[in-house]
Amino acid sequence: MAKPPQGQQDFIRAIVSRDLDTHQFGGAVRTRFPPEPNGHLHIGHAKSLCVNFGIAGEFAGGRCNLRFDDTNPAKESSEYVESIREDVRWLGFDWEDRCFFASDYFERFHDYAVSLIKKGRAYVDSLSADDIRRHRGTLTEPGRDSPYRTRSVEENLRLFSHMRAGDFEEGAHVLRAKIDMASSNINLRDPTLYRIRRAPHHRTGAAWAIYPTYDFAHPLSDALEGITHSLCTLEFEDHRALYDWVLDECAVDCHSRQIEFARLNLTYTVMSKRKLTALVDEGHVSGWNDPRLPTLRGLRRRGYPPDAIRRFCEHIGVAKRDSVIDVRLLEHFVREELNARAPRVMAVLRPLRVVLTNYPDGDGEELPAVNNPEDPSMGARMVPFSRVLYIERDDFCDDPPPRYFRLAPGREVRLRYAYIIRCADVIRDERTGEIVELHCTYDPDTKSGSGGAVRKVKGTVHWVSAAHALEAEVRLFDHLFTVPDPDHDPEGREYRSLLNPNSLERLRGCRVEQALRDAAVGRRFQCERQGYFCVDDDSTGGQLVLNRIVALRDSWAKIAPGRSQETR
RNA sequence: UGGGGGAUCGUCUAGGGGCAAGACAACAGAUUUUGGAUCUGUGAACCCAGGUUCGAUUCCUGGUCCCCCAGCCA
Repeated sequence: MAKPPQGQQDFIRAIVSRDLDTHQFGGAVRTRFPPEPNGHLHIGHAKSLCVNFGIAGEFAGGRCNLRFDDTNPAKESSEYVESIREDVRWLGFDWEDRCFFASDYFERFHDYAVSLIKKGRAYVDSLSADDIRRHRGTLTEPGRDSPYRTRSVEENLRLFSHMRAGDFEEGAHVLRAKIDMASSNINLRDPTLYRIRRAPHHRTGAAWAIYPTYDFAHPLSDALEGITHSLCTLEFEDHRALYDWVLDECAVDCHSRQIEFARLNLTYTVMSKRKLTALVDEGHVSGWNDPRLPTLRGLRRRGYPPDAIRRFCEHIGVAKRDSVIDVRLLEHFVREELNARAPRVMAVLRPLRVVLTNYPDGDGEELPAVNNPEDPSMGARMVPFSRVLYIERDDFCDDPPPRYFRLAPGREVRLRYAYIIRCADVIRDERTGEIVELHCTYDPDTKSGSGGAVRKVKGTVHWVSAAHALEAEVRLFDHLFTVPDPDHDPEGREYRSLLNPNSLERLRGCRVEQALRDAAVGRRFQCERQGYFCVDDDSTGGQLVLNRIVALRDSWAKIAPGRSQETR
């Protein structure tokens, strides 16, 4: 016997609980995640996944199926099926042995269609698509019956079998439900149930010449799988009457309850399949796995941990109101997860050479550094230190503003895990005046962990030893769009014109700690004081490429806006 | 000008005839060998108008605004 979860419930869980209490579905809870294999999953799908698998997991005996809604062979392919399965698995959901396809049910759908014809509830219409549209009426005017609406059952049966046999051209006929051409709900004005398609289907090949529409296939798929709660997004709200009509007319033994909830929108991005496809096809991004995209492949490559995505989806809740979630909430969960898990490392993105004039020449020394101050069990590592180092260009300022605690002429700063140094000389390019190198002195008594280390300085700065550092390319990402809601720009501009021209910044010649030498693709790190980074797919044996997943919170950027060279 | 939905802090989400709660964001402070993390605190909301009621954000009535629907897409 299923038991409802305790605690705060969203409206869907409340309905499921109530259905359990009233024995609506014999105590069962079955949901499904029903993607169409015509594109890649995005974080909006992750919300749906969390709702469907989440609810199934919370109620005893609950099950969630993965079901591919593959009723349109012209748009679908098995590559998408595999991509979707991979993404669902990556997020951590397990459909066990319940991966289904609507196409598995084609024969049964056909039989239901025949039964509808026999009952006089469906007919073959031979109007063109244009004429059907003209007969449909408008939002305020009723439609008109098709002249073919009164065909006899026998003729409908004969025509439908010829449709199935492939005797007609695409568009020559369709099978329509016979409901009500005057209905105020346009979905009920004799909706199309079957259309002729000559495209090969990715699973059934050329076996079928006719394919069911979503409105016919979806309720029947749910019924056949014993789905109790068919959860979908708001735009299907007025399809529910049709959903129920199909189930009422088709003599199935399970009548699922369709419940609609608001889809996920995120600030500074777009989520519609159409817009995402356009961004990829028009080359605004490098592909479906571009780290700036909200696709699951993009987020994965960017380095977003799946657990953070799930926790985000659980946190935002489920409701019916249209909303746009602040992407910073997602980033919060990414930081929270990575703060706990990611090993720390030092990396200099924009290197500035520093020579410690009083430090002995030679191999230098090795200094211990903790891997994660949040988690002592992650241990420590040795970091090479020597006479010539790199620090971040941003960590030196010729003419420091108030409250600038980093290095400046004559000032002191601590090198993380090492010594306090003082800037003695600024070496410039004679021609350009550009700072090429700093000459500093170090205080040997201030080594981290030693007695002299108790001396306080205002700032601590990260560094790498020039002779020991690895070179890397680092990619910094900013929002893909310049406005929070590119779907609804207040000035009415089209989303393409709102793309952020600076959403990708590639830094070459970055210097990173040796600890990254053999880091596998996908490994995540915190580069101290900068952010969380992930080893990109583009990395090769010789060239390390890092993606910045998300920057650390930067309180200096708030104190001195515009002072920091880094975006975000 | 048909039908279906929805309006609660800046953004999400709860609640519900009796002090409107949480998270993110913001702000202030403490702390810190990451200007990170952590901790403490502050500001911040019931679409409008009537009605019922001792009392309405909640119930009723009437508005206003927003979203979706006229595919042989899903």
